Amino acid sequence: MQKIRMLVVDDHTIVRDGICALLALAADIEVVGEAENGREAVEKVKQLAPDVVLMDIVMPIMDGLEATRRIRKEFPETKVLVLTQYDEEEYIFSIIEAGAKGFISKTAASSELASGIRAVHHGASFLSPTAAKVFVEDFQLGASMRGKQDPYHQLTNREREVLKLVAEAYTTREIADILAVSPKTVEGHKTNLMDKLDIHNKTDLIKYAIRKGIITV
Amino acid sequence: MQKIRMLVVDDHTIVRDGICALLALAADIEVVGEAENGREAVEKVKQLAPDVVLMDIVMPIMDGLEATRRIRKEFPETKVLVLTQYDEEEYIFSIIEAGAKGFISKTAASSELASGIRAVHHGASFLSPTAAKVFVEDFQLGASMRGKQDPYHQLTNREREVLKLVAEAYTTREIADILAVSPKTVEGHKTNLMDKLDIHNKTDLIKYAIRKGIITV
DNA sequence: ACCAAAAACAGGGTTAAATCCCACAGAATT
DNA sequence: AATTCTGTGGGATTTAACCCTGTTTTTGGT
Repeated sequence: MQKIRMLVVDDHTIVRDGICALLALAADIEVVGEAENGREAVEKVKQLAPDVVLMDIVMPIMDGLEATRRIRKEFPETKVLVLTQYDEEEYIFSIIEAGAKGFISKTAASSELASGIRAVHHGASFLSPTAAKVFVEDFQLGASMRGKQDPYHQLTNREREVLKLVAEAYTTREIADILAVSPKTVEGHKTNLMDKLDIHNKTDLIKYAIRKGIITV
Repeated sequence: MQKIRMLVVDDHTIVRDGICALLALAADIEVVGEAENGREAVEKVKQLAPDVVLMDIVMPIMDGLEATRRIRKEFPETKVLVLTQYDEEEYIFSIIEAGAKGFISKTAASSELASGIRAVHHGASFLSPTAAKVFVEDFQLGASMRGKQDPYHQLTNREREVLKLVAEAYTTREIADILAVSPKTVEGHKTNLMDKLDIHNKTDLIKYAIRKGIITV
């Protein structure tokens, strides 16, 4: 039987070696190389022509997304399976767009790792349940806006104004005074903008505002 | 020969299992349990009384620092070796103060992992070169103001716990359920901790939590 | 071993806010 | 002419915050 030839890319040596030790338990998978950043990953793909690359995202020098783009372009035969950390569900489209055949969360069961590798090797896509959900929802929402996954541009001017004030810790009443409207109106805008952003609590709203640069930490 | 009894704590299943697979290669080390957040870690220490805990820092529900504090206090026989991600050199003092016997970066060679475990098990401290450097520099600079004037140190364990959960967007009722106390109690802790931090709204509280690294953006 | 202080716990009553459902006018689109 | 989007609100209900009070447990100190 022909083994699946793997390249494992992660800047954390201990994590990388741990994953290799895990994969050593799978009889049909062989780790033929490792890399600790995106640049190294691209080089190793060139040297080794692995079947599948398991790619971390956050890395120094060159991150996993950029490396995936280059591998897809220069070595389209090599499939990339991306390993995600936490709330990287937001980057799902970027990851797929970069050319990854699938991705799996580090919080997934370790048994799924080999399944994911086999899936992408056989030409299938592999998406975690969370990812699949995002895709399905996107499709259900019209699938017209694929790639422009950031709903910020959908906000009206008024909603952006309210978002900023909310993130700046003004109360509903204060915002109503500032904008010279009823608190009820402000609540309406808040409800609408949170629906559009698919955010359902203040914490995530503030994190969003920080990521968008609307406020600073 | 008596094996070193280990508990491995990390919320990423794949990473955790990988580390276990690595440690399985060391003849003198036996992984007797795993946990995927700080709270579980403390419970498992109580149940299993391991010799050494390998502890990740960034985790939901209860982070590794808080768990380390509790383990040090309740089960001083159990040594904690902290696993650090990236620029957590800033937290070196917090880590040591929390009671860890040492810490090792995930970017360290995987062979060092077993060395670190053996070191802390034998009562020694284990610091990475970067950490040692920070210690030396701090010493040379006079080591005067360490942890001063940050009211975070005034918080009680319970308050820190509540702070993290609030910042993770759990509602008062959910926190009450998680901690198995009355919502009224949670409110009390929240009031007290916000008074101590001189923070009077949720927005600033969340920003504070982000600055302190209690949660991530 | 004891006392005082702090911490954790929780109830009552009041006020403020969020949530849900609904409505309507004006502008822009179709 | 009809429809959608945006900004604007009301009413009713649920939920959380706030302030005050108290008990039990834990902790620290001499």
